[in-house]
Parts: sequence; C-alpha cells; structure tokens
Amino acid sequence: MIRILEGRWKLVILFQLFGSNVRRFSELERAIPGVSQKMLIQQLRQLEQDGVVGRIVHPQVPPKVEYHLTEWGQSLCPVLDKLLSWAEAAPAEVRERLIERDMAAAAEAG
Amino acid sequence: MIRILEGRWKLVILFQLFGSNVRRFSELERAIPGVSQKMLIQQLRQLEQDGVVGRIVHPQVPPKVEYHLTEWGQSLCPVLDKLLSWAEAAPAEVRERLIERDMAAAAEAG
DNA sequence: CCGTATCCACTGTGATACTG
DNA sequence: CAGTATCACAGTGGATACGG
Repeated sequence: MIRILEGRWKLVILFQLFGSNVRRFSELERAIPGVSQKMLIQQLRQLEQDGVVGRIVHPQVPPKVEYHLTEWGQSLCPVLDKLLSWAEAAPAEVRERLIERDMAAAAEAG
Repeated sequence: MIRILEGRWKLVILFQLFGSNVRRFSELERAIPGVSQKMLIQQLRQLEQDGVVGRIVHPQVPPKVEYHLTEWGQSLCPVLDKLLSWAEAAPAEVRERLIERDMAAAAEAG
C-alpha cells in the first residue's frame, strides 16, 4: 500500500525533487538539514527501487550522481500538493502545535 | 509539516474511519490485523491530539468508546483517495513488488 | 470493554572512519 | 564527490499482566 512513503525523510526528499527536477547527492544533503548521509542514501535507494525516483551516474572524476523523479513520481506532485493544502487548513489550535513541533525538530538539526 | 501521518498505523486507521464514520476501539483492533493494543491506542491518541480524530466516551458499564473523524479529518478523505489512486497507477514492475511486500506483512500478522 | 504499566528484544539511527 | 563499513546506542514496538 502506501508503505512507499514510510520513513522520516521520504516526503522531504520528494519535495526537494519537485522544486528543481534534478538534484545532486550533495545538494540534497545540504538542502535537508538534519539528515545523515546514511539515511539519505538509504531512503533514496528505496525510492529508486519503488520506481519513484531515478538515478543517473555521470562517469567522471570527481563522481557526479543526479536524482530526479520518474514519470510516475512526477504524477505524485499534485497529490502531495493537496496534502500540503490540507495541512495548512488545520484549525488554529492544531497549527500552533504543529509549528511548535517543526521548530523543535529544526532546533535539533541545528 | 506532514509529521501528522507519521507512524506505521495512522493511514490504516484513517482508512477505517473513512468507511464507517464511527468505530469502537475493539472494532478497530479487529479490523486492523497485526496491530497491538499499545500501538493502536498510541496512534489514536496522537491523531486525537492533532485534531484529526475525535473520541467519545459513553459513561456506561461495560465501557464504550467511539472514534470518529473531525471535520478537518474528513477533509483529508479526498486527498488520501487521490494518494490511493496514485499508488494503483504504479508501473507493472513496481506493483508486483508492492503486492509482494503486502503479502509478506500480512503473513507476519497472521 | 478499554485501557495502563512493565519488561525486553530488536532495529533504526547517528557518528565516525574509510574507499574508488 | 558519492558512497560503504562498522559500532554503539535510544527508542520503538511486542508480549504480558493488571486496573477501572
């Protein structure tokens, strides 16, 4: 089922890939505060296996690997957009708690 | 952000609540194979705190507690529907792997 | 019936160091 | 740059027993 989106970083990664179609490994690493190389590569591999993102290795030195959404992955974009809209339509009370959470998470990440 | 849906059982619970607006604790427990009381109550409490589901205690013996979606929670329904459609539109290869996974998970649960 | 409390195994995760 | 390997640890989740 929707196990595809399981994992703490999948959604964040996808949002990154929505913005600018193609991103390098190191770009993602910098763009996502708090993620470790290990987790990033793990989640990317899973998304790749699930056919959501594609991986292109440019054979050169230094290495260069780019990640992008597959066609199917792209079709997830409007759905996640709706999900985001829903989250933003939360009642005031809930919103405050959610924002608080995000602040705390961001603080941990530095 | 979308931490709201974090956790292995949240989505499954929500799908249960979409079908028939109101469900008792024990109904949910039976309807969701593989979930433990502990996890079920934990996830329900979080969803309640996040304002997605509501909890009604009927003061009687034996106890009776019912869970339902809040108004905001209901508005999540069409979004998850879209998400489901997306998952079902997966390429053949991916579909096979996903189904395999589900079978394995179901087997574990018994 | 609807939980809470306790214990314990396991695994997800981060830190670190290393390779091509 | 883009990973892989190893280790150590915290937290999650399951099983069980108990309580209102």
